[in-house]
Amino acid sequence: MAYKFQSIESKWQKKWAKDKPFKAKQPHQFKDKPKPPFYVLDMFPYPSGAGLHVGHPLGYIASDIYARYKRHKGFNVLHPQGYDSFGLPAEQYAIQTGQHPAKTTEVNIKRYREQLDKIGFSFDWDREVRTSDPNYYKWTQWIFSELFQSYYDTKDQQAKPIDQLVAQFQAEGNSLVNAACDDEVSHFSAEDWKAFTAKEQEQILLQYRLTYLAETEVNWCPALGTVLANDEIVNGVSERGGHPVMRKKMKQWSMRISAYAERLLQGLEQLDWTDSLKESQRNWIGKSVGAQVKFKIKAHPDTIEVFTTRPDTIFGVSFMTLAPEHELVQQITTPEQKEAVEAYIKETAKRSERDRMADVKHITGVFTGAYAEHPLSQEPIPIWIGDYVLASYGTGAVMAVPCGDQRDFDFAQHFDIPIPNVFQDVDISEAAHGDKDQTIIANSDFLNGLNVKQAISKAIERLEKIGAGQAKVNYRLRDAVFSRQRYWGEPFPVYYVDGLPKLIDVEHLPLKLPEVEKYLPTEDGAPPLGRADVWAWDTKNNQVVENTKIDHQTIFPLELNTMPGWAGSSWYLFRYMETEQRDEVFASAEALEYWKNVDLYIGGSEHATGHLLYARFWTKFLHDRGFIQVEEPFKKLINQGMILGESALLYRWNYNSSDKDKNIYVSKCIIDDCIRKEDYLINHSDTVSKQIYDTTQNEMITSTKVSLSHFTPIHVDVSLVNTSNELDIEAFKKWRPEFAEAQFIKNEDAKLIVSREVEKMSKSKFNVVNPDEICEQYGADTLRMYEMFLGPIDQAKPWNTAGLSGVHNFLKKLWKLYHNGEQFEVSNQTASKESLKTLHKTIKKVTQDIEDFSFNTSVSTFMICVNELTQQKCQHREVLEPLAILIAPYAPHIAEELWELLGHSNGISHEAYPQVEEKYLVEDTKTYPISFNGKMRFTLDLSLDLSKSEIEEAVMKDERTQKQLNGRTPKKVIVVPGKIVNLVG
RNA sequence: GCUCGGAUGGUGGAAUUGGUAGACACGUUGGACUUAAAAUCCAAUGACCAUUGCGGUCGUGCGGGUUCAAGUCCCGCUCCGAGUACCA
Repeated sequence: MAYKFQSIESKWQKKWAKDKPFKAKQPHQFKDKPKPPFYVLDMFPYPSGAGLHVGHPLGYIASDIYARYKRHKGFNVLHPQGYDSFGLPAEQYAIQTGQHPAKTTEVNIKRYREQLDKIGFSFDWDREVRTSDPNYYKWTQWIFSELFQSYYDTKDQQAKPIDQLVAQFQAEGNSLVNAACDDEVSHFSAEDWKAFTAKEQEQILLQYRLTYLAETEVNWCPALGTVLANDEIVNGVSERGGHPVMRKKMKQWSMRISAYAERLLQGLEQLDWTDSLKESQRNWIGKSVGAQVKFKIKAHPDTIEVFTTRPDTIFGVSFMTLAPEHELVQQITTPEQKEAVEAYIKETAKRSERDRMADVKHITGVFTGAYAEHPLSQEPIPIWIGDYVLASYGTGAVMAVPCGDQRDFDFAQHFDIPIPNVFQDVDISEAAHGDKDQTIIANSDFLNGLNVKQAISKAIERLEKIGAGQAKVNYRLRDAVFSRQRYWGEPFPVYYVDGLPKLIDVEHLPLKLPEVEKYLPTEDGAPPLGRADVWAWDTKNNQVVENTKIDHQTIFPLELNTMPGWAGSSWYLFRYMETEQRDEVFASAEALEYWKNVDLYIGGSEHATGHLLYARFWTKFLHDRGFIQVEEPFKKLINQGMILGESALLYRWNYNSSDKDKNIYVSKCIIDDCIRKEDYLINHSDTVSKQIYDTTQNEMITSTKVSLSHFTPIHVDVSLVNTSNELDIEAFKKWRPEFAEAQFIKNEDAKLIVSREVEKMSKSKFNVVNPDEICEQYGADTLRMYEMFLGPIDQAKPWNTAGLSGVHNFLKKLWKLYHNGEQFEVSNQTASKESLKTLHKTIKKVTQDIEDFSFNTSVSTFMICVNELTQQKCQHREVLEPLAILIAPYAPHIAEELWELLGHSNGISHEAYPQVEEKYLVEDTKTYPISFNGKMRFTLDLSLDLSKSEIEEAVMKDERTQKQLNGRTPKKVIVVPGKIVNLVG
């Protein structure tokens, strides 16, 4: 009987949809003691309009294999899926077409679901979530409210309700308060607090809340009237339209994630994540220990604060650099320097932060004319501004020590600023000296002769004594901006009374997105929600009403910004845990208690520092406030690598005839040939020169020797090219109207060859391969196994459709094992020792591989197993039954079908996983590689019982050894029993 | 720039973590079956040299080092990918 994968797969997919064998049980649904829980989660997809390509399911297949494996191992597995359905692309599409993003999102989700269903995932779809669903974002808004109503107690290292802070203010003011807050908080007493107006109190509280309003810099594009992501800016102008972009301050919601910096850092220790990923997060959090130092400004009341990790080099300060955006710049600049400074600020406003960080070769800066006073030597220090200092980084100012920091060194050299040397016996004429280990401080008054460590503590001690600074731990992690000037995101449950934010009570949530006419910002630059006519909050009736009713008495304007993409994805893992009470709670205590957190999380490494840090932050916050028990969301995490596409590039000849542009494409073979021979195209061959004359109508060609610059590579759809890189010319002409009249210069055999390039799979590069087409042609089981077979899960690898046949053939061979010709047939007799050895070898290796997430090697192991069993003509139930279970996580459809044929009616997905029996695996001999000076010359089979000397004796006795030695006596014989023998000399 | 990865045959990759480099596939070549094709099966396949056979040299991005033994460990580079705070 042939392996009819199509009917098998659709049969089982229907059955699974009906019987729901993958439905996870809530603890109370067990009659007896609940099974142990296991939670396997994928990073949920953004449902884009392009649909899934073969790269997307890679991680889902891996997690599905693991989830199915854990079911066989007796766990109650939670393996859900959903959609991160708020996002920019849907909004962009809405702007272009006027269609409501909810509508297009719905369509895209439907397509995603169809595609996912064809791959045979064991998702529990009853638990699906969508971040754009009001019933979901009701709880995102709720978490926002809780953050607003919380502050961070730095002494207890924990978030607490803001009421507790208010009580403390009332009792003793804020001087003794240990709480994370804005930089500029002034001190007040209990009496002061009581005397403040409600508005003043509210303003102060906003400086402590875990989500707060603050002025933040954004990329403002005046022409588009909107804020752009760094991503949307290419070469300093907007990607869409090429308009200028500038940095601008804007009042926005921020999240006080910096309060959690230390705990986010410490928490990494207990996580089962890769070291590289943890290292990324550590670097992102960027803890550094040093000192905060105050520099007085000459003839000015203000001081400049800097953070430095090297207070030991403080006597090496020869200038200071402020970020051009630093708030003091305007105030301290002298009249003579005003013009230059302003011009410079204007220039830097055009550069993105990333440009400024990346560009180290270009040294720019301007002297402000002002001087600071060195806190220890009282020397005047010139104050410069330079764009290598970022406003958002530390205090936005640095004390420049050119002898110890390369960037300061370069800056000083470029502007001819002195470079005082504060290191003993170190040459700093060429470069700064960054080394700390062997360094002794010199030319530094009371620090002379000390090593770096001693000098740091001594310098801090002195600075503290004179009130010019103190020891400080600094984090690179900044508070996260939480406002987006977009339509398609969660609305803030916030309205404004007298310019101050007020929360909508939780019982009135969700606050649903209003209808707007257009999804663009308003003419005066307000976010799209500014276009809504019904977007005001009636505090009496607790409902959204028309803007015209705003009276600032009981009816107030609502917030116009929406939340960013990471809001909904920072807590979704907890939502999946809940089933019945989704209206009442974000997740019930019972569910949270049972499922706890994610045991295995799989997704792309591009989320290493964004999503994964934010989700950890929210989890810690929810924990602090007692809503959940766990402190970390994801116990174990695996990154899947990207699957790359193989683009097809067709070469267009840059040939301009006198009358018009010609549309001529040249076979890549001909181009390569000519380049290699350093020849003219026309000389290539008779057939080619004839084609050239035909296509150019005998026009004179004044061409140079061929080089690649004479051609423009264009991406053509990979479906128009076969595996031998040959273009289907007729299909190409029909592909797009501009190619209908195209002409071609082909090889002698009339073939037109394109070149291939491996790059990111994307619609714009026409190199996308759809999983549903693969399922159609080869089946989901083949797709699943092939995706795993491609290589290690965490590595990027190119997709090559041609390779599918290998895996497909394997499944056919597997099918054949259970059949005799057209007939299903297995034997109930005892299997051979050999076959049992094959089986148990396979169980051992595959189990180990699953635990190690080495899925590619387990597919090879299955192939070896089936090859061996075929060779052995093994048809025994004793072997084939466990084999079906073993392979079920990888190829579930064929496994279910075989299981049924084997006479079972209850489905395979909860069958117990086979156990290895070591007795079948015992070896008594080893094929030893016999090496001479490290080079393997021959192998020798020896019993594993032999001692070292017995092995040596056997090797020496072998005539091949004598031949290799050629009469010499080896200096040394290394014998590693069970491994190798090496003869030296 | 900074941070984190990666580099092994024509291709994807394997190698029990220092012990037979190239498992398993794809591709290619040759053969069987067939009127033919497809499908299937068998054989060969890192490069070079030698060949009647035996065999030999080189070889895991590049340059050094440690070791009886290095794809694996150490030092110094090159190139490619990802992230870099408003793409998701």
